[in-house]
Amino acid sequence: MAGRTSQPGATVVSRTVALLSAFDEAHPHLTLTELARRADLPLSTAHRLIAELTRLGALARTSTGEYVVGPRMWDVGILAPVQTDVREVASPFLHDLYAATLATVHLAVRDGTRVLYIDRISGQRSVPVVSKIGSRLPWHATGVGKVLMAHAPEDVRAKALASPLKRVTPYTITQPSRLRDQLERILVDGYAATVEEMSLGACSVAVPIHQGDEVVAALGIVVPNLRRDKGRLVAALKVAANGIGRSLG
Amino acid sequence: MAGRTSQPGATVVSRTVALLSAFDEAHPHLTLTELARRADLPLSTAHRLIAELTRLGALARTSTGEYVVGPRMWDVGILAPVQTDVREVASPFLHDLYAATLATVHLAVRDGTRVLYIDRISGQRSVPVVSKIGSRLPWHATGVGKVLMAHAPEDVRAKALASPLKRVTPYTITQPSRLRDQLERILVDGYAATVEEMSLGACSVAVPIHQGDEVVAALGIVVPNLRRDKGRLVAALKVAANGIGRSLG
DNA sequence: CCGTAGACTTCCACTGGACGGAAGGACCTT
DNA sequence: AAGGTCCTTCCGTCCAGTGGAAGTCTACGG
Repeated sequence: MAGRTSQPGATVVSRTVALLSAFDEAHPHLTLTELARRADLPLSTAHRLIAELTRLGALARTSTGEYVVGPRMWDVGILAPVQTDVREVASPFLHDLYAATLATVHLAVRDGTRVLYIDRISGQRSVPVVSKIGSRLPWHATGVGKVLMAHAPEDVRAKALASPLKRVTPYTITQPSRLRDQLERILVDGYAATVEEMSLGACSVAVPIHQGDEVVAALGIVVPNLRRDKGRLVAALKVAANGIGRSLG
Repeated sequence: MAGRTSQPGATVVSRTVALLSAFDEAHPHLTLTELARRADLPLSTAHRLIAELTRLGALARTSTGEYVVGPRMWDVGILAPVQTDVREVASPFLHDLYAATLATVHLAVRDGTRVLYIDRISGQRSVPVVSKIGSRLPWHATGVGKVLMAHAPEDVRAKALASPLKRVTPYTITQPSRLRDQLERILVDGYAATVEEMSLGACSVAVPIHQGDEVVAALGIVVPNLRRDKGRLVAALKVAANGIGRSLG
């Protein structure tokens, strides 16, 4: 930057990224003022940068004058590494699972202590779920989250257990010690389950996807209840997860 | 920019976007030198910008020292607007189509004169196709491309017809006048077809998806040949496209 | 073991692109 | 008409950005 900078040390690059990152799941479109505030930039500076980003297709403007992420960023984002391979390979297996169960099927990976949903299939008849592709839900309240944390390196797991564990429903488990027990159990059992810990009326089962010795993703399914057919679901999930792992080579 | 700029007029923002856009389907990971060359930047300048982008999580570095698009850009890209809604809504219909035909199913939108594949379903038994989610194929050689151009504003269509039309297979249509005739025909028929224009041994049919009066996307299917059941495929596609349009509200 | 090549990293003097307060619209609601 | 909120443009100041050059690190061949 040059000129009378209000925040020395803030580079143009960091400001650009801040503007792009100002969008999130809850705020997919923002006005100029909102963008400026969220990126912590003076209005006129934001205006100038945003105008250029818009000109370049990194942002776009809706008919209402609000800004949204541009198609060019979609192109770029889709190339982010881990996701591409796993998603590509897993896609047919997710369909098979969906076809067999008509329940919502999830594919998730771990990014640090975050759990990223990278693909999802659900139909009208499925249990309504909160997840969206690209969203991150609390790991401790989801099947895929628990699986990924159970197989994470110890330092990551410790960090995740030490972070605040929000209570989402009355059934959410928020005691680190109890969660740690569950994670150990998951390694033994080979699958994780949740019972209304994320949404009332929704239970889930999830299994790890192995590529060689490493767990690269988790595959999960959401159903109204587990009583009847947990065994059947776990079996189907494991078959699919093995298939994906094998295809990953 | 400031200092001894080699290219006056190139702003930091445009350089940042150029670096991010240097990645594409064929080059998902690049070395520093490659990135600099593709973004047309001096090596040391590229190095500095890339280092900061990496620090910010917009890029990431593989174990081999190459650069890839970072997870943060994935988060951002997934928020790009049209895609999210249409993809979300269309997903179940794509499954239905796939289940009914076991052929590769495509969902694409137009972005200027480009055709973006925003979703795809294909199984092992489907005809192998070149498309990947996030890729752009020559519009004049694909069913969805023709549909989208047929319904595009006249200025866009003119621009698309005036741009170089590459011959991909011996059957690719590269005469603007003949393509224009086809596009007009598509408006009348309500669907587009291609016969080995993109890959030998692959034919396609595609229909528009309407939201109100506007065509917001195209739905296509790829099969080994059209002789037998073009009518059946068009009917199935139209049902699905209407369903998606209705769900979009 | 050394020389050459290629890719990456760091340094630093120069300067023009970036900064942002201020003023001027546009478009609401009261 | 007055007040509010949001967007857009202008322009004097000046430091962040620039990129050639030099240094480092591997890899390979003789």
